[in-house]
Order: sequence, then structure tokens, then C-alpha cells
Amino acid sequence: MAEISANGAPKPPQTRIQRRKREAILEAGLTIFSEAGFRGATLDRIASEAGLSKPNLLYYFASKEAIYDALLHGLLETWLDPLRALDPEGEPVDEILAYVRRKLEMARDFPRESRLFANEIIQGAPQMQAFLEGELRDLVDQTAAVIDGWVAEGRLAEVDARHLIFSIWAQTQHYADFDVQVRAVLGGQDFEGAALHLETLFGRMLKT
Amino acid sequence: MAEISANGAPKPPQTRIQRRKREAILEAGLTIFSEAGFRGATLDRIASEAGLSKPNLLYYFASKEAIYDALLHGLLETWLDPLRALDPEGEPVDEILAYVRRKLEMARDFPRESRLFANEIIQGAPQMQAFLEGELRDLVDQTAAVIDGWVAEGRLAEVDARHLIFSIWAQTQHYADFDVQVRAVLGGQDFEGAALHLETLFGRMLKT
DNA sequence: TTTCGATTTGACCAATCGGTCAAAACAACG
DNA sequence: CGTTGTTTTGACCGATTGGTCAAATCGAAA
Repeated sequence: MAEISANGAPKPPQTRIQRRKREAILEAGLTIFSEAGFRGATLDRIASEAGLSKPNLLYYFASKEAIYDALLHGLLETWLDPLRALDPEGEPVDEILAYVRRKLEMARDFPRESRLFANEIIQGAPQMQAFLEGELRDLVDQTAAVIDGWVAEGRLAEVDARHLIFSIWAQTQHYADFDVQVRAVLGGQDFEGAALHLETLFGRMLKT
Repeated sequence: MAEISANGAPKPPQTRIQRRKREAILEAGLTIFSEAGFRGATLDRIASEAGLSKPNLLYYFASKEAIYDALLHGLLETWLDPLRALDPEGEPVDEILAYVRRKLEMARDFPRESRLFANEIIQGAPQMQAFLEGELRDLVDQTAAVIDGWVAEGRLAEVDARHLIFSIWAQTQHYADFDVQVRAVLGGQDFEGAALHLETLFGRMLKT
């Protein structure tokens, strides 16, 4: 969740005290936005979660939307990394299973980020349309080409690459986004069981 | 989406004009709540979507929450039906694939209902906790027992029944809840492709 | 046509929302 | 100590929110 964005001309994020406060606000914002969505979150709740007064919070961020956008932008890179890490030179089934594992670990370790993303998408992605149709689509296209190549070489069972990627996203994020439902049904979370299950599922599906 | 609930003593839902207006309000509420979540929806938007004034809307429903609760309750039964239709006497793989198909059809035909549900769960299920831990859990337990039986009889490949159910939920709902993302990546929806993919995936996973 | 209950509405209310602003408090340096 | 720039705050604002209410309108029976 690195914060050092492209430090071009306009805004050198000055002192380290400022950076810490901004970081605290983003932390609080992540918690509140992921629980309530953009509209459901209030500046008062974010401020109190961050231990600041509302005007003080607005001294560090211009608006509610500015906090939300900063969070979303910080998230995007992190979100694509596991898919980028997929190695076209590797062993096909292993590469995909490793991707599944990484995605599930993210659901386990960053559930707030996952829910923030889910809230945004479910409600029509008003702030992320460009990202979805741009970076995300491009990366999926590239990855799909790699997978199609593997299938053509006979190193992977026949599969629709794009829908396979959806399968991975849907199932891994499910354990973060639908956490309450999973807990209600299982009587608690079970990421180990999930990992085993998903490895079995995709293993059987992909092996030639 | 039947509305004739257990017509016990307390509330005989009088005239058919009343029933129609209530129905119109629920329709509008479904649209708005599924787009914006509970907090993001406003009575004004629901009223205008239903073609009523706000006070008139509140003549038919006591509060915003009353509309939301009515929608959620109407949804619960519908939501469990496809799982209830799974026949313990049927051919195991066929039964599960038929369930997948039914669930995917629901995602295609009732995306608003799916998103309403997803919004509620992601935000911690404040109104549905009891349902999740009660009816839903019980039904999953029963279904899991059936699946475990099939596995024990060797008519289904080894699989964790509960995580299998999560897999089905996650992937089918994904096409409704993450519709914008799917469209962005594919350049449009593709329920036929999804059906084929999921049938292949679960077929390979479950056949002995 | 009158009457009476069901329906609809405009005006209104208190609470909450995102955001502003001027003044105060603080910190660092000479 | 005084000065100067940064940070923090209480008071406040206009807009929107969920919800109320009394009065108007409607519709059908008598």
C-alpha cells in the first residue's frame, strides 16, 4: 500500500508529520468506506476513527471524495500485482494455482481493501470505470493470451481464459466480501479449507 | 417474488389497489436500493421512481427501513429455492450442474435482487444475520449432508461440500454483482459463455 | 348531491450531511 | 521573549435527509 506516487512537479508531500496524519486518515477512511460504502460513510465517523476533528481532517484532504479517490488509486496497483506476477515462462498449472493462492491471501490479509473495491463495483464503479476499461482490461487481455497459448500447446486443459480469471476473482474475493455469510454457515472463517478446496478445484479443472 | 406472506391474523393487505401501489413501491425500492445500498438510497428517489410523492409513499410504508425489510424478506425465500430444488435421489453431477445453471439464470434474470443481497452482506448483514445463521445455515447443512453422502458412495469426486457451495454462489453471483467489471473486460455480458465455462469447470471437478 | 372513508399533497421540522472560516494554539527559531 | 508559519478547533452555513401533519382531493355508496 505504498504512498509514494509519481512525485512530479505539482505536489511534493512535504513533512513526515503531514505524511503520517494523511496516512492515519487513509487508514480510518479505508475502515469506514469499506464498511459503509462511499455514501454511507461520513466525514465525522472517519475523523473520529482517525482521532481528529472534522475541520482538521479537511485540512489534510480537500473533500470526502479526495480521501476516497486516494484510497482507490492506492489500491489499484496493489490489486493488479498478483496477476502481473504470473510468469508466462512458468509451469502453467503451477502458475495459475500460485495466482489463486496469492489472491486468497490478499482476501485474508486485506479484507477491507477487497470490500472497498466490491462496494465500488457493485454500485456501478462511478470512480473506476476508466480503470476497468483501461489498465484492467489490458492486463486481462495479455494474461488471456498467455493462457490461450498454454492451452494451444496442450499444457493446460481447454478453458475460456477470461471466464477462468473471473472464476478466480469471484471465489477468492468471496471469502473477504461475504465474510459474514461464510462465518454464519461455517461457524467461523476457514481460509485453510478454502485454499485446499480451490487448489483441488482448479487443479482438476486445468490438468490435461 | 410472491407477496402473499403467511396471512395470519394481524394484517390482511386489503384492497387490490393498495396491493398494486405497494408493489410499485417495492419495485422502485428494489431498483434504488440495489443501485445505492440502504444508506445511499433516498426516499425521494424511491418515491419519484415509483411515481409518487414522498408523503404518499410513507402512507403505504411506515419508513425507509420498512421498505427495505419487506424487500429482503420477499427475497429470502426466492433465494433459497434453487438449493431446495436439489434432489437427493437424482444423479449427483447432474443435480449440482442443474443447480449451477439455475443460480446463473437467477443472476441473469434478477440482477437487482442479487445486488441488493450483496450490498447487505458486504456491509455486515445488519438486517440478515438471523437469516444467515438460521435458515441459510440449516439448508446448507442439509445439502452438505447429501453431497457428503454422494461422495461416500463414490458417485462424486472428493470435495468439501460447503466450500463447493461457496464456489457456486461466488461464481454465479459474480456475473450479476460485478456486472460492470465483466462488461468492461469482455466488452459486454456473456451469460452463455459463463454457463459453458461453469459447466466445464464443475463437470471436471466433480466427475469421479 | 351529500357524505364519509381512503388517498394525496404542500408546507414544514429536526437531524445530519459536507464543507467553510476566523481565531486560537502550537512549534520552531532567533 | 517575540515572531512567524503550521496545525487545530468551535462556531457556523446551506443543502439534504427521513419523517410529520393538517388540509385538500378523490371515489363510491346512499
